[in-house]
Amino acid sequence: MSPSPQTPWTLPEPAVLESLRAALLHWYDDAGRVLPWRKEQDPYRIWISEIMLQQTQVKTVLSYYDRWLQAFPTLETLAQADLQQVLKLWEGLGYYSRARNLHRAAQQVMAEHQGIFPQQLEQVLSLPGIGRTTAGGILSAAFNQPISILDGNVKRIFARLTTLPKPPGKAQKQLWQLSDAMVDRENPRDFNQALMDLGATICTPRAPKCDRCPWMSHCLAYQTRTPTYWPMRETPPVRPHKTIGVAVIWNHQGQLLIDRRLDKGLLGGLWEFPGGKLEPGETLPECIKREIQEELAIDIEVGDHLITIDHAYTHFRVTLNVYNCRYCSGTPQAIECQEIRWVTLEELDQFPFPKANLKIIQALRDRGVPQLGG
DNA sequence: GATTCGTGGTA
DNA sequence: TTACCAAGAAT
Repeated sequence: MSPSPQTPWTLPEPAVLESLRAALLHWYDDAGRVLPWRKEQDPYRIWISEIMLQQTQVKTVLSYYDRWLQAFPTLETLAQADLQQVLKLWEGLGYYSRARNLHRAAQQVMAEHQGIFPQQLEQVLSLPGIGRTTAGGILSAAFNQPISILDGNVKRIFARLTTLPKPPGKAQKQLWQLSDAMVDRENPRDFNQALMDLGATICTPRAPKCDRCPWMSHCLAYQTRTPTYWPMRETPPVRPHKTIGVAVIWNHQGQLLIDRRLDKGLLGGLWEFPGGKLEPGETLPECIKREIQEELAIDIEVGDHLITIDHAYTHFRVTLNVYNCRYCSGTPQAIECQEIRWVTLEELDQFPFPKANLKIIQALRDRGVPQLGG
């Protein structure tokens, strides 16, 4: 059960803070990770890494980071790039607003700062996609400025260190206060990086390696033998499930129809196969025929089932029921999307698709062009 | 201040 | 299979 704190939550004493700083920096010299962006001094490259690393593990980011810098080696090349090319490079990484914001922010830096990445906190925070943690990460890593951070790693470390008596989401003020008090004024660059390494390699969510932790002797969670109890969890919201009918619509030239989603919201700016939510009392073919009429204003004949895909997003789940369909009549209208195109199977990989749709494309490649009756 | 944003790994 | 969570920000 819940180990309740024996005393009210307080900041560690200054002498303790200094001891913690020294121990962490010493540990980092010996055990810090070697990462490609750590040898960079170009703020643009550090910025790219910080955005990619939002809610995303280092292992996932590495290959994306390399490919991105090949395509957009400088801030100016990014600013001048086509958004579709930007999204294509981001394909599969998730949270696509990050890519759209990077593109917009690069253009903002060109317009407002003559292409020079700003060094003032206020100016950095005014760029889209950069909040307090990312700003601190960039300014400490690129310019060695003593600005604190508070990412998932740091929250977990601090929650254990102090046995924080409430979930991090409800203790933002204390956690920032602690991070501010903690950051090393002499070497904020290494200190912030060390903090994240400690969380990623020692103070891990499951099975933390307390016996190798430089903060063991000051950690209240360790002393009470409750490291994995912390941080306290919020009660997770229930995630609804949606059943979706999806159409792969073929025309008489052997092309298929794809649409580009609106720039705002889920999967914004990405391409997809059209479809929509199954209504009560409706069959999947009925759903698909209706949705295509409503969204694209064309008449189709729903054919055979192609594939069923279960996919979990952060706050809901979907089952995509995909059917091959035959175009019948009407001119496609972009009613609930921003663009529509007829493309061949070979052309599909030029367009950025969400992960679940890539599985549809793979199924199409495996199976080839269907023989649709009619 | 609570929701809305992806995807992959792991137990 | 399900649940949790990872270098968070915007609305």
